[in-house]
Amino acid sequence: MLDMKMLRKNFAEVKEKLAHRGEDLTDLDRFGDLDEKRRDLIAETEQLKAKRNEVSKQISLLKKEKKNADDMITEMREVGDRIKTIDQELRQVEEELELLMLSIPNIPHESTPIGETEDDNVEVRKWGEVPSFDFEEKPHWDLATELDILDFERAAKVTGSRFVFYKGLGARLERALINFMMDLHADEHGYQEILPPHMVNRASMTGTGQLPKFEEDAFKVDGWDYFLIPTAEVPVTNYHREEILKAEELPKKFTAYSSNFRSEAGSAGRDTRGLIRQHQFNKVELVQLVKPEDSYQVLEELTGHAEKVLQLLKLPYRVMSMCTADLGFTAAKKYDIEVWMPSNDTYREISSCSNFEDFQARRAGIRFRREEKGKPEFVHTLNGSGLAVGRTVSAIIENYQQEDGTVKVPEVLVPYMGGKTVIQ
RNA sequence: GGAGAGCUGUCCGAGUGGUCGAAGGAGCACGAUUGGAAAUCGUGUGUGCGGUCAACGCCGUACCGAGGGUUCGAAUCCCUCGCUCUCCGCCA
Repeated sequence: MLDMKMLRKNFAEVKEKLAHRGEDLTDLDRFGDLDEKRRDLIAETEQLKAKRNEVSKQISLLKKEKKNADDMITEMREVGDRIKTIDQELRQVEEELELLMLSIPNIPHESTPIGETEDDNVEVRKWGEVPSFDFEEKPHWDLATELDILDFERAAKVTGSRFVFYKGLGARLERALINFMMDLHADEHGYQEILPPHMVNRASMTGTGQLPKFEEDAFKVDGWDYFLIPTAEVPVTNYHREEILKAEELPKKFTAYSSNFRSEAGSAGRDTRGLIRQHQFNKVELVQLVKPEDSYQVLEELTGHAEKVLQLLKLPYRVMSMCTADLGFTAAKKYDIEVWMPSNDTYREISSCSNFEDFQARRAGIRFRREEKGKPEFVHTLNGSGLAVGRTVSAIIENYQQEDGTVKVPEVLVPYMGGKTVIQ
């Protein structure tokens, strides 16, 4: 959510910056009227309340002296009715205004490239060498099915499409990766390990920005106002919701493994084969709450922590700076890390690292105090995948495949695989 | 699932219709005292919103789990919901 005072002051400038996102901004123009109406109503009702408080005191005094206060009471009854009417109107206006504010995306940072489509994303750096095979390489879904380590068909029977069973060394590989990533971030990168709830309430989904705009993307629990988490970002960022932290506590660095549930509404027909786009997938997430002045440096560090995973796995990747059109609703700046996928003959997103500045913190009420008596300020929140585990498995299978249809185990994972060096 | 108890400021805790943002205590900050410290004493100590100000601030309003209601007036009465705890049932 944007700061209303800031928006009031710099409306034209903000609108121009938001326009770069390429979204429809007609709603935005309602802000001025709603905001003004709201403040008028507040002034009116508070004036009446001040009067009511004043006269009520007098009534109280009169009653103590056993004097008659009927006239005042009659008058205040009318004032009370008037207040009730105004407050109802005010509530409506505030609801409308809040919905509007919650539906305005974040302002892109000045370093975010301006663009109109994903083609305008900018490559920041590239790492590793793209493998060249002297045999015909196979996509991971074929290799994995032949190796009997993934079973898409039976998952479709047991649940439905876009679900999968991991089996044998496939299941082991997934678990090895989770442990490897968590150990790296907890032991080497200084994050505190968290295992969060996999369902959250509406306030949490609103806090991180999934709601109110994207409810159709989430799985809702029937009979409860709970949602299956689309990412550990939601429970972990909301961990400190509506709290005021001390400056010394910052930065807060959390790493969390969780399953993620996404309906992938609107992506029918895309990536229908393999592990790339599932309704349920595992991810190791990095989340940081930091002081505002640190957040852009931290974004670089956090992105580096995610890249480190790929470097240790020796998987070639590139880092893309997302342009204004491809930024997502909540981010001010976002890097996507894309891993080389031989079956696509291109790089595919495996991590997304974002700085939300105070956008989520304002929604979620996450603040800190610089000094004992200081004014609370909003923290900046960041997160990044470190990494999406299913996509890592598919990248390993494809990049480490051998002519005989077996898959080599990346060196760093061998201890996590019980010493196995090949999946066969 | 059933029965009961509770939810008040950073914390403990009083308050069952009227100068209650809220007694008292602890903590914390500042000051006094001291050679220094402890003890003691004094002062201060929340947040949101609106207005005003160059700014410190000031004024108003709201907040005693959340949301409604009754009333001239609600922390206090009523309703709904959430959470915590205890007992029973069930259960990995």
